[in-house]
Order: sequence, then structure tokens, then C-alpha cells
Amino acid sequence: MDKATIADVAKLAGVSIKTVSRVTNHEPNVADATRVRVEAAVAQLGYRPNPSARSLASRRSYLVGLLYDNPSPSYLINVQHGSLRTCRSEGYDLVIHPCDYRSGDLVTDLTTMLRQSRVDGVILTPPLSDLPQIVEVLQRREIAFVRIAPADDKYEAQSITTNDHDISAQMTEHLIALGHRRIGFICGHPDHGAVCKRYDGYATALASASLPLRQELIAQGYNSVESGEHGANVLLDLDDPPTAIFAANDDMAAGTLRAAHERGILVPRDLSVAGFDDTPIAQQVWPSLTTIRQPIKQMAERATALLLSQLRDEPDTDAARLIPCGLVLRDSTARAAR
Amino acid sequence: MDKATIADVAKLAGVSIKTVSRVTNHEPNVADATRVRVEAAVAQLGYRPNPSARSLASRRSYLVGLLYDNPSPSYLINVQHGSLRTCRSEGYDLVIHPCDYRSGDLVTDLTTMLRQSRVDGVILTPPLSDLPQIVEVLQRREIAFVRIAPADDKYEAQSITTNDHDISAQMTEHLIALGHRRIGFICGHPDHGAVCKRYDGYATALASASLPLRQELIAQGYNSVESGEHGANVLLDLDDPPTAIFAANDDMAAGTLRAAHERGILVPRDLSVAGFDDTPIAQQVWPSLTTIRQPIKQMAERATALLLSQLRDEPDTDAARLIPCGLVLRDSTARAAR
DNA sequence: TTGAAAGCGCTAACAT
DNA sequence: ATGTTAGCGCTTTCAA
Repeated sequence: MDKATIADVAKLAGVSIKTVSRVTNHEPNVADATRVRVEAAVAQLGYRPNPSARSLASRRSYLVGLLYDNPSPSYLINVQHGSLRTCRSEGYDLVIHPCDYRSGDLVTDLTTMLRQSRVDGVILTPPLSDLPQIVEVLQRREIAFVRIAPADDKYEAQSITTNDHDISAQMTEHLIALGHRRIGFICGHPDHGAVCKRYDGYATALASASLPLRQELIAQGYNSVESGEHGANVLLDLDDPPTAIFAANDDMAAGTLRAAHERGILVPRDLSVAGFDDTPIAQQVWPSLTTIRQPIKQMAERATALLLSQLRDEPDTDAARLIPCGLVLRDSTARAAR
Repeated sequence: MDKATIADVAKLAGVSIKTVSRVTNHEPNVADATRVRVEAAVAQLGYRPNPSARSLASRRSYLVGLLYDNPSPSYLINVQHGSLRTCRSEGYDLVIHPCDYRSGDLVTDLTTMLRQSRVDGVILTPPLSDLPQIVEVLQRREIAFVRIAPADDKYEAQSITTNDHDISAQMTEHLIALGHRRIGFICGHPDHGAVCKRYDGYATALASASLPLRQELIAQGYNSVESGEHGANVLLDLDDPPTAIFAANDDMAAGTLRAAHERGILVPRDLSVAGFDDTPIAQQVWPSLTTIRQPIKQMAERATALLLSQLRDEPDTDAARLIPCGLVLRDSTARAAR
């Protein structure tokens, strides 16, 4: 019963194999009665189309590639699961492909992968979303793609974004509302476009509140805990250190907490700390981080749906390209001490 | 040049397609001169066999399934990357399949997955490694499998393990050597077989050192930070609390740190804390955790190699089934205060 | 050592 | 609305 083939189903249902094919592919022009008969036969035999035969004949692999360069594990898992969810429900499989975006062989590596697995389309995650050479390869090979959280505004119909700028402004406003006036900011990795928008949001909010944007309160980080710790140390070494630090991601916020602990600075009593992403670490450190929940899984689901509708040449049913973040207030922020 | 087919290569090399097939599949009985000529043609045309055609004709999918039920993100990523590494180098692709081990539909779900993607073999990670009903389904469908870190000793030739017991004993001995006499232990999730062996190692070491195994110093955790925090709170509430706590994984150790911070207990001055796994969190919390490095990636690489050699009916070249862990001493442990 | 022919199970193009 | 006929690009017999 494992090896039921389309011919078996056709015979049992008393139709031609083409009709069975029409039913399994939800094609139009099949009489209801026939469809029912075929479906019954399919169920009875436990028939499943052979993906290889399908791919060979249709010249489509029913495979979606997920390209990424090592963001945090939890980010990845969320993207994977969001994407998988959509893939499975539409009969596609997901092939994951980690790669090194700084590698000189990126294009070669990508080309090899595209040919080996013959994916029908790919999903790009940051920072790959912003690499022109990747998009170029994909376009040359006519492979559909969707970008998650790109920094630019190109290929708008093939991008899913979130409101990095606005929500960062909102977090900054929240800190200001708590009475903070000297608010430090730890920037994300310069190669990560979306993360950089967070800085812009911070700057915007300060300006709206008529607070000065002080260079000395801005530290450059690289998305890691270690770089966050280093950045925080620089800020805390100032003669007039900030009373709040907003880091462009949770890992750097966790690094900030480490720096504070090391110095015996009590958070949030002496220092408020805010992160971004709401990764698991936000609730694993002490105190739990006030942060911004990024809807990664939903973004990946939508991105995948967008890709699949592209593959089918169907218009995308859901117009939403932007899925908003939300503030999550926990224990690492408090009213500024007088 | 994308669409070079086996016939193109054959024509260019002046041989039959069967000979090309022999070369690409590393089959014997090809004259060296012929082989060289074919390889040149392959290179010149940039020929890659079409996986679908291959699968269809050979009745093999060249797909390996990775089955898991949500261990921590970093654990997963390590398993994925280890497995991918081996897969890619051997021309296989990896299909990831998260599933819910407590679901009543587990077997149905698994069956559906196995038929849909037609994987040639699967890799089981904990806690799925220990579910008899999964192995049963796989055996019934004659699908090869390998287990990572199973708790029992069955299917030894299809299992990759580590030295949970011994290394846990070693960590315990280390704490004892630091002068600790009241050492608490936070157990892992009872459904995770391998994690439970860690408790046994702890018990063994205490016995070896002629220290009593006190029930009140043992807390039940469930692998989460939260459960670790709860367990630690129970232990620290004792009239005579432990001076060191060994948690069966890093997340629970991080929970222990949270509990300590909350109470103003200074780690490691007032309390030593040790974890297990060396996940990223170990270096993200403060202080950095003394822990045990589990070679997850290597285990996954080996498991995959084992699976592939099984698929080829070849004897496994590397006999190692056990890949040992190592102690990692960081800042969360110190000599017991007098 | 090499090759010819016959499928693998499906979809596409073209009937009917 | 349904069926017929060719392939898709490879591996597997089986010969030579």
C-alpha cells in the first residue's frame, strides 16, 4: 500500500491517469462526481504522488531554500518554523542553507547550491537580504526570491519588513517618559541594515523630545553579547554616564547587564536597560529585559506565502508586507533616579 | 550551460550515457582514460545530475530527515549544521521535521511525513531517540535511522552517545575538590533520558567521595530556565542550603543564577553554580557559567555519517560511537567559603 | 570495459 | 470534461 501509483488509482476509479493528476493537483475541469470517485480511490490506496516523478515531469522541485548567515539560533529557529509551516501546508519542502556572507566564494557557493538542490525559490534573511550580488545571481537564474527585513526599499513586492524605526522611537520615548535624559545607544552590526534603522528611531525620538543627540552616548556594537558588554563599558566609563542604555538587540542588552553586574551597578535602580527582538535570552538573564517583540515567525510565514504565490503566478491574497513589533516591558527598566 | 544533461556530457566525451553515469556515481569498471575524458566533459559543461531524475530511476530520494521536538534553539542549530555538513559532502539533502512528542498523533504525523518527503533515512534527537513507537514505525517502513544520545543500550550500531554519566561525576568531583560538601542537583526533564544520566553521575561521585546523597538537595527541573529558577529557590530556602548547585543543563543553571541574584546571593562567592551543555547562554549570563561542553555538532556529523554508510550498505569506517564531553571552567564556581 | 534499451511515475500538450 | 501520447533525465537490467 506504500507503492500505490497514479495508474493504480486510475484503474480503481475507472478513469485515466490524467484525470487523477487533475484531481491531485486541484486543476479545474473535473466533474464533481469524478472528483469524488478519484478522491475515494486515493484515500483507499493511501496514494501519495511521487515527488521525484512530479519534479522531473514538471520541472519544478517543490523545494524552497532558506538562505541565512548565522543570526542567533533562536532567530533562525523562528524563521525556519514560520517558513516550514507555510511550506508544509502547501506541499513544499524546505531546504536550509547556511552561508558565509563575507566569503569571497559567496556567489560560487550560492550558485552551486542552487543547482544541486534546484530550489524553485529562496528566502533571504538579514544580512543576506541586502546583498546586491545575491539578488543578481537569483535574477540571472530566474529563481524567485523574497527578502526578510531588507534595509532598502527595492523589490517591495518581494519583501517583508517590520517597523524597526518607529518601534525604536517608541521605546526611546518610553525611556524619556520614565525621566531618562541621558540615554545611551548601542548600535548593531553595520552590515545588518534593519538593525541600523533602530538607531534612526532612537535619534528621531530624541529630536522629537528636543533632547540632544550626543555622540559620546552612542557606542558601536556588532550584535554579540561581548560587543554589547564592551560598548556598555565605554558608556559607563563616561564622567557623566547614561542612566539608561538602549541596545539594538537583546544579546547586546545582555552584554550591558553583564557590564553592570561586573561594576556592581544595580539594574534597573541605577541603570535602565532595553533590548530588541525578545529572544529567549531576554527572560533568561537577570533582571528580565524590557525589549521589543519582533514577529519573526509570522514574518517568515508571510514571506514564504508570498514566495509561493509568486511561484504559482498567483496574486498574493494578503497585502500585508509589514508586520509590526510591539513593546514588552519587563524588569530592566525603571523610572530614572533623581 | 545550466541545462547540460547526461546526454550532452556523453556526446562531448564520446561515450554512452551509461558510462557517464558510471563516472558520476563512482562505479568501478571504467578505464582510467575514459574516466578522465568524462570528468573533463562534466567540468566543461558544468554538468550536475538532476536529482529528481536520479531519485525517480534509483528509487532513492537522497534526502535525510532530521526529527526533533524542540530542544533549545542552539542545540538544534548545532545538530542541523553538523548533519548538514555530512549530508552536503555526500550529496544528500537534509529535511528538518519538528514534531510534538507528546502528541497523540505523533505516529500519524510521522507516517505522513515519511511518505510525503520519502526520506531514505532519519536522524532522531532526544527525546525522540527514546520513543519505541517511533522506531517501530521506522522499522515497519524499512527506513534507516540513527539515534542521537538515546538513554537505553538498544540498537547500539545505530546510536551516537556521549559520556553524560562520567563527565557529570567529574564535574561533581571538581566541586568536591573545591571544598563543597553540600552540593545541590537540579534534575532534567524526566522524558529526556540522557539528561537523567547526569543525575546518576552526580550520585556516583558523591558516593565515591563518601558524601551522603541527600534527597533534600535534589530538585526536579524540566530543562527550562524557569524550572531551574524554581528548583534553585527550593534548595536555597533550606535551613542549611547548598554551597554549590549543579544543574543538569545550562538553562536551569541560568535559572539558578537568577534565583541567586534575586536573593542578593553572590555567585561564586556565596554559591557555586555549574551547568551542562555549554550553550551560548553559558557565556551570556553573569557570571559566565562553569559547564560541560557537549560536542553536539560532532555527534550529529557522526550520526549522519553512520546513517549514510548504512544507506549504502557499507561498513562504517569510523568505529567511534561515543564522543566525549569536556569540562569548561568559567566564573560561576569557586572554592567553598569557610 | 562499454553500450542499448527499457522503464521509474508523473505532467504537458494536444486530442476528443 | 476526459483521455492519449510523449517525454522529463536518470539508473537498471542485460548484452556485447
